[in-house]
Amino acid sequence: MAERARPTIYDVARRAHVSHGTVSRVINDRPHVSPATRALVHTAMSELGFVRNHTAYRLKSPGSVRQRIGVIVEQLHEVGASGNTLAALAELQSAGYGVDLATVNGEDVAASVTQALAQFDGSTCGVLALAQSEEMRRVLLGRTVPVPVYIDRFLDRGTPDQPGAEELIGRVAAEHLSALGHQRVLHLPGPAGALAAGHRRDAFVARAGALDMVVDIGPEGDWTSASGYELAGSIRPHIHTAVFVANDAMAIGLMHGLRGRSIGVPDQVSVLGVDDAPEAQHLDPQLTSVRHDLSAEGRLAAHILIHTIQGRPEPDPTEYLRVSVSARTSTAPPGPARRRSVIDISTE
Amino acid sequence: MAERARPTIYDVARRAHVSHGTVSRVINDRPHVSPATRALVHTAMSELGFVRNHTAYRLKSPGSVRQRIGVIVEQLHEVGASGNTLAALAELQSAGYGVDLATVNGEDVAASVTQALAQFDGSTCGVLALAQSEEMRRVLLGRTVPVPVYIDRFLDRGTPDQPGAEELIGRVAAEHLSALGHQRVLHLPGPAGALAAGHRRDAFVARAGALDMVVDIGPEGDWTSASGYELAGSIRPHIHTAVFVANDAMAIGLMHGLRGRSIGVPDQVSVLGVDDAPEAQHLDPQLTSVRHDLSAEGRLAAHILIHTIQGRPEPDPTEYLRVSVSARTSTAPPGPARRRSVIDISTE
DNA sequence: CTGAAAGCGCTTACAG
DNA sequence: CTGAAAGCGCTTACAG
Repeated sequence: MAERARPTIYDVARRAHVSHGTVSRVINDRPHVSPATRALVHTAMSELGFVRNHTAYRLKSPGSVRQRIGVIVEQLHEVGASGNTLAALAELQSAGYGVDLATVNGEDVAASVTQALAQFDGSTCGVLALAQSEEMRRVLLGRTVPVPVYIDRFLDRGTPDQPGAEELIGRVAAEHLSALGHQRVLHLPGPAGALAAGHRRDAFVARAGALDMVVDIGPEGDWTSASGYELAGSIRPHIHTAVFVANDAMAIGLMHGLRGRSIGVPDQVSVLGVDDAPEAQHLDPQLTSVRHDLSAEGRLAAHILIHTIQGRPEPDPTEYLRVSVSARTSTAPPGPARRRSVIDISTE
Repeated sequence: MAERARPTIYDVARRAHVSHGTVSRVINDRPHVSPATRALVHTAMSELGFVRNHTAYRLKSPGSVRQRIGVIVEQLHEVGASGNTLAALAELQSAGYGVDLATVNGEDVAASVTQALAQFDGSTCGVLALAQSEEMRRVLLGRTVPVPVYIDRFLDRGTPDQPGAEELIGRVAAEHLSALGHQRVLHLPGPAGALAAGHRRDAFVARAGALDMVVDIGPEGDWTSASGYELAGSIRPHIHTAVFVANDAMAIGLMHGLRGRSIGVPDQVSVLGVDDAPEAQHLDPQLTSVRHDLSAEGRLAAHILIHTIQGRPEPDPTEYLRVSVSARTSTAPPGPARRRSVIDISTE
C-alpha cells in the first residue's frame, strides 16, 4: 500500500484561497478570523481530509514537547504487573503526559531494557520503570539515562523512617499473627527473583523477631495457586500454628491442599494471605489477608517521577500506602489447634 | 522549577567549533566525519548533556513516524483489561513498533478518546483500540482517523464463518450444560455496558435455543465476586438446574451465597463460570469454567492491526481463539438435584 | 571530511 | 481581519 501524502495547511490554504497562517488560526480556534473565511477553510479541510501533523505542532509548541514519559513494564507470568501499572499509566496521562510504553520480557532483560531506552531516547522527559525482578533493577541501575528515571522504590521495603509497601505488608502480617497468640509460624515466600517476595519475607521475619515470634521459611512458590497447592505438603500443624503465604492466590491453593490432607483451617493451622483478593471473603473458610492498595502504589510511583521532573519535592508516601489486615475466619488464636495436635501425637 | 532549556545541536556545534550539520552526522553515526571531530563533538555533547529532540527528528525523518502505534485502553473498574492488553502491547513491540498508550476512563469517554486521538495524531501509523464498553466503541466509530484503526472485533461474536471469542464462549457453555442433560438454566450476565457481557449472553442463548435448552436471564452482575454473592438470591433450584455465570469471579461469589442458603453445588444446581481462573480448581467444589486464552486474543488484535498497516491479509483468528470447558465438580447432570428438589417441595 | 542552506509542517508575533 | 515572514530543532542534498 503506497502511503498517500497527507494534505498540509498549505494545501488547505491554496484550496481556500487564504494564507496558511489563517488556516492555522482556524484549526486552533483563535479569534480574529471572519466567519466567512472560517467556513471557507473548514470546507477546504474536510474536502481534503486534512489532519494536523502533530509532530510539527509539537515542535512549535514546546509546552507539549517535554510532555512524554517512557514507561518500562516488566511482564512476569504474562499477567504480572497489572493493577499498579495501569494505575500509574492513568495517572501520568491525567497529569498531561503522553506515555511511551515498552515491555521487558524475562528472556533477555538487558536487551529489552536497551531497546526500550533507545526507543525513549530524546522523545521523553522521564522514565518510569516498574521492575519486578532484581535482574531488571540491576540492569537499569547500570544504565546512564539523560532524563530522570524512577524505579519504583516505594514498592520495596523503603527506609526506616519511610517504610515501603512491602515493609508495611510484612510488618502488619507479623503483628496480626502475633496478636492472635501464635508463637511459631511458617512463611511461604514468593519466587526468589521477585523483588516484592524478598522484601515481604524480610520485613515479616524482622517484625516477627521483634515480637518474639519464631518464623521458619518454607519452600518458595511462584505466586500461583498451583504452587500454593503443592506447598501444602510442607505444612506441619504440630510445629506451626499459622502460615503466612506470599499472596492470596498461593493461599487459595494451599487451603485446597490442606483440605485434601484433612488439616483444618483455622483449627489446626491459620492461613494468612496478601492482596485481599476480591474472592478472599467468598472462600470457605474466608481468607484473612493483608490488604494493600495496588493502584495507589502505582499512582505513587507516577507522582514521584512527575515531581522529580518538575523539580517539586517528593510526595509523602504515607498518604498512598495504606496497609491493613482484613481479618476473616482463616486465622484464629492457636489455642485449640495446639491442644488437638498434641493429643493427636500422643494417640499415635 | 523553571524548565531549563535543553541544549540543541547548535549549542553543541558552537562548543565543538563545528557546524550543526556535523553534529547531526555524529549523532546519527553517519560516515564522513573524521575521528578527531567526532570525538570533539562527543565530548561537547556529554558536557552539555545533549539529548536529541525527538520531535524535530521525526519531523524530518518521516520514515520513523510510521513505526509507532497508538493504543487506547479502556479502564473499567481499575483492573479491567489486563491480560489481553499486556499481551497486545508486547506483541506490537516485538513486531518493531513503538507504542503510544492512552487510557480512557469511564467518566467522559468522548473527551478521553478525543484527547487520545489528538495525542496520536501524526505520530502514529495505526491505532489499536481495546474497547470494553459499547460507549467507547460508538465514540470511536464516529471519529475520522487518518490511519488504520482496529477495534478488537474478534473479541466480539464475530461472523458466522469466523466466530469471535465471545461467540465461542457462549456456545461452548451451552453445549456443556446441554450435554450434561440440563433443560432449563439460568444465565447471570455481566454489566450491560460491557460488550463482552452482551455477546457472551447472546451467544449462549442462541446456542442453547438450538439445543432445545431453555434459558432465563437473571439480573446482571458487574464482574465482581461481590455482585455474584448478591445474585445468589435469584437462584431457584427447583426451576433451574444449572447457572451459567458471566465470569469466574462472579461464580465464586455466587457459590459463597449458595453455601449460605444451603443450596448444594452441584447437587441442587450446577455452576459454570468463564475464564478458568487459576483458583477455580482450588475451590470447594472445584469450579467448572470456560477456558479461553486472553493473551492469545490480545495477540490476535495486535496482529490484525499490524497486517492491515502492512497491507498483508488478515491472520486466521481460529489459530488464536482456543475455547474449551475445564470440567470440574461444580457441574454435573441434573438428575439427583431434580429428584431432591421435588421431594423438598412436596415435604414443605 | 565539512559547512552553508533549504526544508519538514506548523505557530505566532509583526505589519498592514 | 489577514498576509508575509521568522523560527521551532533537526536532516540532508549540495557544494566545496
